[in-house]
Amino acid sequence: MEKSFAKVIIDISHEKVDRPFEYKIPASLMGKLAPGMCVNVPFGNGNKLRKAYILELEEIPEFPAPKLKEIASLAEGQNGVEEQLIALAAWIKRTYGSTMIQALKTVLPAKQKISEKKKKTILRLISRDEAVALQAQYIRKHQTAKARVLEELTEQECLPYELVTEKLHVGKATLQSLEKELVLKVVSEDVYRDPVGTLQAKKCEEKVLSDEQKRIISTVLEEYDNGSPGCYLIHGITGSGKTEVYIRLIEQMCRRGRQTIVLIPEIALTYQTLMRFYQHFGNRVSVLNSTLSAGEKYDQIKRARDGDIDIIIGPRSALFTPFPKLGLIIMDEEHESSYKSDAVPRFHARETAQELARMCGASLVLGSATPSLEAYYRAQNGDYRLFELNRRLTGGSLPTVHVVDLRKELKEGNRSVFSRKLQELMKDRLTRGEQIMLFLNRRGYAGFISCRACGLVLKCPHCDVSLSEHKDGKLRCHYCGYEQSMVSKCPECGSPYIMGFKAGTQQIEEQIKIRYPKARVLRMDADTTSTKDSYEEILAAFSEEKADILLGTQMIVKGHDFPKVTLVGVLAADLSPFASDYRAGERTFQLLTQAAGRAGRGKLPGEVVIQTYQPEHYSIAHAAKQDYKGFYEEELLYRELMSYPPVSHMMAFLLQMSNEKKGKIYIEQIASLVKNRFCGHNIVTIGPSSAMIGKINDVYRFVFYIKCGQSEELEKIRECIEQYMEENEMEDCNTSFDFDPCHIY
DNA sequence: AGCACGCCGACT
DNA sequence: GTCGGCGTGCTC
Repeated sequence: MEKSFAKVIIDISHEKVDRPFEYKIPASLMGKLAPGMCVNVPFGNGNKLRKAYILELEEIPEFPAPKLKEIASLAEGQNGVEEQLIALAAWIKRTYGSTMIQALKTVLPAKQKISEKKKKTILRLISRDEAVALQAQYIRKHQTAKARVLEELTEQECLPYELVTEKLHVGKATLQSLEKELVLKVVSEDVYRDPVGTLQAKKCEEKVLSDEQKRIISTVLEEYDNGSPGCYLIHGITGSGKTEVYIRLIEQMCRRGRQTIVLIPEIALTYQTLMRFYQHFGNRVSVLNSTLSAGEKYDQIKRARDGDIDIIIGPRSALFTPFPKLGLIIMDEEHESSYKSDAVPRFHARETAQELARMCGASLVLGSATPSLEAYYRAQNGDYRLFELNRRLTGGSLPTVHVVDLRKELKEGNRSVFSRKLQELMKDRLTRGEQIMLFLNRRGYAGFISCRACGLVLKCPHCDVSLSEHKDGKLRCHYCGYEQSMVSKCPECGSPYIMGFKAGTQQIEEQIKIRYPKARVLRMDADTTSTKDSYEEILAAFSEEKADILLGTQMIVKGHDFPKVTLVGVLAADLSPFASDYRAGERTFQLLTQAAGRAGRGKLPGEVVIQTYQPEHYSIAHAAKQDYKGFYEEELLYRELMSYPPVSHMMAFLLQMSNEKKGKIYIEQIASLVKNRFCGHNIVTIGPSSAMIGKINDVYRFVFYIKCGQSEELEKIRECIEQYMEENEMEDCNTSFDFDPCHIY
């Protein structure tokens, strides 16, 4: 049967129409339409023609067919920017398995109400006396709404729009008629808030570039000018001058009339980095961040579309800035997990940026001190061109790293959270008035079980993933559902000191206070950073040397430069390598490398103490030696062995349903469908099982993982599952796909 | 967002 | 009666 109906979305601009509508496809457009295309449709009582985006084509409409109108025409010659974004949405839908509407909503900026509220003002056009007279006239005519407005407008010459519409209960129709009578005017101000204030582009001292930096810049530009822009990975240690390379590249792109998107991890936008961009580009640069209101964000996007700015800096959503001539995408700290969207569509900014760059003919530059396995793997394969920057330009030497074996400490009678080496160095720094950062890894704190005597971590016999302790006292693997009861003795060495590792920042803070009563401690974790500014405040206080010790979770290792810090202590490095997902080793390595990089950023040399129960584990050993290559090779071996990405591809299928039994039946049916139909296609399946968080808000969650060498095969599996679910009317549950499951469901 | 419909008070 | 303002609800 032919698909002669189409589901479209009218516009994303208003809540009330922000949902799919169905139309009939006229004979003249048959076969010419596809999801993502832009058409004109008659809409509403007046059949006014409106722009609409096609979400999907269908054989049978949901809406009663006789009521359907026909699509009027194909909307052609769209301004290229939007068309490109819609094409990107279609790619996101294909690649990450979302619906077209979900993809469109992530890509197209919603004109939020707030933008109107903030901008719209009501201005009185007549004199005060005239207003008083007119108000009396309206009261006589019993035009109460108009009188209410006038009453307010006699006092004030202008009023904010939302005050009038909400408090005075006056509709837009009333205001429109008042506008027609030339009593007032609704002004929508086009004033842009500059988030950082107006700064003039300053001529700052031209930094001399190293040969390697020059080589990167000339290669990228040459290939761009030749019409073959590529993808580049800069592997550069902190302080090796990556930002300078970015700035020079952006400068050159500006000269060519091209724009640049600079992606930064969610919280890593430090004031220092931002200032560097502002000093170079002044008001040609704009910043998107989470503190901006929807209206302010929309302003920035409008500025980009209108050509008022050339550079935008922001988190992964900044990728969808509608620049007319995009020439360059920069992705700093490429390995950061915040580049992966945690909501459907679960797109990864790195892959999406690569696709966008391909579509626009732009260059893509990735930068990191500890590249993700994916990026480095692609660099090794020749998909990306690799550049290495391995000298610190600031002159500071790399810190000395001490690895302390906590098993030995225990054996020798030290049961405190601080090893003797760390105690000794902390005392030394405190007497010298230098600063200390203590880092506690709380990831995976959900409780894996380890032996304090021999370091053994209890693992699932099938998945090479640690077991976690549940409230019922059972130990469980959340990949396959394997279960066993809690042990009282270590199965390896018989020691009774086997338990879940539990130590929060509060307890450690108390310990510091007992041990070093005079030290001033700042604690930074989820509890102390509940408000938006507290994060910055704590870091600022530490930077101004109002404290000797900064204690915190992962958030303290990002970004900031503290020249007075000469000691970094990682209290328990191995909380995460065994925290049940395959990327744990990679994360540990990145975290430790970054933490170590915090020491000795100034003139004073730095030292790092890494405390661990597993000093021989490759991610810890290589981090201590600051040896990325060594780590990469070993980690890749593990990924190869276990068919994990980037060597293979992996897809997670998540099913959520309030009916537990039915959900279990569904996931099992789907799992056996995949196992049967794709057996012999070189796939490996894990599960199905209950998700790590088995129930959220009384909705049960089930997962099923599929690993496969070819990503195309996984897409086929996805399509197969979707079709199966439709055929068997399994639509009473919520499902989603994740093609890059870096965390546990 | 835009438009029609229906309610309600005022005026011929 | 009917005219016009004003709130409400729907749009495939």
